[in-house]
Amino acid sequence: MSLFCRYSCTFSRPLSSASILSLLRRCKTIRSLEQVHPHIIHKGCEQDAFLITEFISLCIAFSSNLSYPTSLFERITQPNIYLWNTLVKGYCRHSSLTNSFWVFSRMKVALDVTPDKYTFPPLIKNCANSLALREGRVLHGLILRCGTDCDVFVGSSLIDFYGKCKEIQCARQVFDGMPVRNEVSWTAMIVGYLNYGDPAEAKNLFDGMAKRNVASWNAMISGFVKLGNLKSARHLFDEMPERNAVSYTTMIDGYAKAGDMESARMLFEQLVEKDIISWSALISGYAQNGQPTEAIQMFYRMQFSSVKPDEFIMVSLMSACSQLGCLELAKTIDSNMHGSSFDLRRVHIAAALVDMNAKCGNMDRASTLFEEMPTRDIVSYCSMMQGLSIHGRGLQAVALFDRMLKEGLVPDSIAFTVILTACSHAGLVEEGCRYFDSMVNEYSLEPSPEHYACLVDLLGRSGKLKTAYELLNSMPVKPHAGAWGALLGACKLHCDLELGEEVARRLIELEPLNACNYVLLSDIYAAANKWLDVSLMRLQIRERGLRKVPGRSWV
DNA sequence: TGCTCTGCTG
Repeated sequence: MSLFCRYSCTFSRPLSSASILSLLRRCKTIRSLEQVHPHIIHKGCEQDAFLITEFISLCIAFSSNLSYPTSLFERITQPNIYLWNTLVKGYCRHSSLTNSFWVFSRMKVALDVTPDKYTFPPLIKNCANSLALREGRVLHGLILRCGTDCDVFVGSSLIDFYGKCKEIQCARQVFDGMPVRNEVSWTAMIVGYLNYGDPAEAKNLFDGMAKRNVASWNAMISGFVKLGNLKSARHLFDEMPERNAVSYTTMIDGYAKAGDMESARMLFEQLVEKDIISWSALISGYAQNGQPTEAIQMFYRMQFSSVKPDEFIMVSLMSACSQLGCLELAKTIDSNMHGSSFDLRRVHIAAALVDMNAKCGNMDRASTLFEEMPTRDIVSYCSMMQGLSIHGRGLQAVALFDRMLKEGLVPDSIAFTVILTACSHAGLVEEGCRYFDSMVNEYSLEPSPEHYACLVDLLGRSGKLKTAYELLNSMPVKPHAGAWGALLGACKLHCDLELGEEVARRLIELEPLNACNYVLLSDIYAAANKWLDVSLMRLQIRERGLRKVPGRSWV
């Protein structure tokens, strides 16, 4: 029996305001609040500003939907300052800057109320998060006129605002002018300097703080992590008197971004109360560092804790699955995503779903999801093209690239890598050369070693072995082994013994331990009936203790 | 009379 049914039985006798208040305070969801509402009406408390403020406050905490709290507010004939401030806060948290200012302007013309020190902080915070410098300055002017500039909350939010907008001088002016400062004001100032790119001044302030709390330490650690200075970050982490989940997560993420998953994992295991963000930092770290199996293992471990996965974690999981190309897992994740409350139209989720299905070989599903996307960007196009390319559908990839251009999207360096690879896999020589040409001449993009490798492959396949060889020797960037390997493959295809020997020599210099290079050369000798050389190559492979790793696939 | 505001993590 729910909490409310007990009271509903005695509905004829209205509850006292105090009982309604205690009911309100036990509410955990917007649903339960809706069940308390009739009691407020029954008691005739609809105009009770205190109760309604509490009610609206809870609505805002539980849901981002403002229509319900707004309709309650509109029924109040003369809202007091508490009610106005609560409504402003709700709009600041859940709506646009324009709408927040709209509520604020209504408040300013309302009778009997004047904006006070409680009104401004949420509005300034909203400006800070939107980097709305002009609007924030207007508020600052009003704050000075209202005389609320001495309040520590108002001052702290102004410091944060100017800091986020990189107006560090203004932030410092507010900071220096404050009659009373607390840890929040100091931390906001420190973060401002870190964000501005002045870690020395940040550290200077941090060292000068009379009283630091865990957030001030975390801010300083996060600053060092963002600068890539893991040593200093770890030093502070070890030095701080007490640590919370944020401290650990900041360090874990720092190690993960630096590719040091071992240290990340070690700290993660030390963290007693693992929250969703710490799980996410570790799982995404594994996924981004090419350790998909570990990412998936950690995901399964998380399922046994009380933490429920959110969209960040699901995107990492899908990325890990893509790397493995595991179709079964992809199907499971896909169906779970559809049965869940995740908003699949959100770009990054939709893109991850397309990418996972494409890389795992479910092209039909990927294609459906791709077409259903509300907007398609370069990333989602690249996922589809790469999927088509992996599965040998080069012509379709080319068609998709052209469609992307027609949609007005401008291809970047990665998009060209994808389409050139697709062309080279599918042997689309003409198309590939055309794309390479347009990348350099139309889009003025500097070709990378990968782009050159694709071009070498394309030239080689079409029999232009000499051109490809000259390209490799004259290109402005240092060719990687893949480019030489592509040419060696082409030499084998076109039975060019002389060039094959030369290319293999260069390649073996670059990668003396890769058995494939020796095998390719021995294949070329075999095709030319030079059996003595074939056996010499095999002897070399044995003598050097090399073994060809057999190709394998997860699909 | 009570209730409303600020800084650090994926």
